[in-house]
Amino acid sequence: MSPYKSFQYIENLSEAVGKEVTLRGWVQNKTGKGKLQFIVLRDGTGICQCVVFKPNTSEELFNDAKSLTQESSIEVKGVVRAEERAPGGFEIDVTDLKIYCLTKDYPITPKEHGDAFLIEHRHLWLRSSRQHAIMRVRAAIVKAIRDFFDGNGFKLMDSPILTPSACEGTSTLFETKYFDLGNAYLSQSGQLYAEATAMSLGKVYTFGPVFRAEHSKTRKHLTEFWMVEPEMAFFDINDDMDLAEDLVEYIVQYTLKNCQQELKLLERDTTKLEKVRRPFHRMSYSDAVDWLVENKIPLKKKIDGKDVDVLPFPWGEDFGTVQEEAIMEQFDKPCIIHRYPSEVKAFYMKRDPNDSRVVLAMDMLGPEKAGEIIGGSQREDDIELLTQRIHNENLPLEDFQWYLDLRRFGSVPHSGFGLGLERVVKWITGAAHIREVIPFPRMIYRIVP
RNA sequence: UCCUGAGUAGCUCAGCUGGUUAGAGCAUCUGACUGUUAAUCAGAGGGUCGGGGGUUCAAGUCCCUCCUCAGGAGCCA
Repeated sequence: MSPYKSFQYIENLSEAVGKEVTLRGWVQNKTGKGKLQFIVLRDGTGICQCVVFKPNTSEELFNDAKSLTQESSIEVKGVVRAEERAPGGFEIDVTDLKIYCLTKDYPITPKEHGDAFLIEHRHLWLRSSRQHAIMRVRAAIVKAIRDFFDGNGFKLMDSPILTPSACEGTSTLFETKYFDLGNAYLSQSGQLYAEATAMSLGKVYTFGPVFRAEHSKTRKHLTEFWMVEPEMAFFDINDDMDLAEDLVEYIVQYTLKNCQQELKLLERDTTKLEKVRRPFHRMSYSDAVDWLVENKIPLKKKIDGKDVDVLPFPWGEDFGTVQEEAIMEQFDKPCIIHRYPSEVKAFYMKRDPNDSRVVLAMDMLGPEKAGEIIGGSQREDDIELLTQRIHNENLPLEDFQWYLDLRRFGSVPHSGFGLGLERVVKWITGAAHIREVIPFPRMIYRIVP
């Protein structure tokens, strides 16, 4: 029972059969037949059917019950009964009813609605059963991530959101005025700061919102999303990949263990998630290109505004959705692709000592068209090579002096990666669109609500 | 940014090669009903057909333009 005595929560009703309880919540749905009214009450922890039968109650109580509308907020009192016919498995016979707010014309009905309408009413859409389930899974996944790192000797570090310049130099950033110091930018990654902190604490992770002002408009993109970025001193690329596999396996298994009800409501095929066990698949970029050539997967390119298929796939080009999905179709668990051409990856990634054309980068692709859920690398720890890469990318060297200090003073091999929270929640819940897995999505043409 | 598609009742949609008063289901309101699960039955109200301009005797329908939205590319997690 709830330690807060004035009312009880629906999730605890199994302990209260035969007892009188007070429930508070919202009317999810109401049906009835003449002298009999069924109120489905939602309180955030579950749903409970409340029954009002006219001959057994006062005229006033029955009329109040009959007047209830979808999403009215109420308090009910009654004795709990186990009832197979009731959604949720329990039912209470109402002996007292208090109406907090009688809702008029609730916009989201139990019928079908379009995407645009629902997202415009996101603040109300969150009350719907699917969205409710997704938010619970999201919370569980965040907890799994924190538990995993906290339980494995990592320290949480909070990286700044306002930064003086681009950290990767590639993405477009949101810009804002910063007093007399010129422009500041909303961070697209906490990695550089995590690297600095790892030199103090050994193993750290930063977990916060990041921002990308790219004009991306797909069901996988948000302009504001949450990313967890571990960074580990003395980890090489293989340690990095092992850790990434451990983390993803832990998240999926934790969710399976703790969110059965939610996944069932979402009609997620959990047998597919059960297969997400180490070891995952691994493939070098070069082997992946060989596979694309063998299977005649072309490079899609725009030449003079026309779409052209380039065959065979040329070594050195980055993979797009077509290539990634083709590769992943053969797998039922994630696959890490590692050692990418240096030209397509960020300046801070370490050159492979065995092949100077590639860097020690790794991307983890999820099955079931989950796409890229992790991107990481071993970091360049040689100050000469790093300075050269900053030059080649035309990045302002002054802004990176503090970052170069990490290589001047006790430089060590180190690695890390970033995991996109929403991409993972989308994959695990099977949500059709990434906007469904964050409470208030920020997208290129939408900032309200 | 580019490409493609869409905008008709509160919601989801139909509306043919232009032709009388623009339709359906759901939702809402009124009434009936003791086990409903998207209840059912009977009745009622509800529209600047995204905005502007044009062609025509006549435009929801054809043309131009603008706006809004969708998801795909590029880029990425």
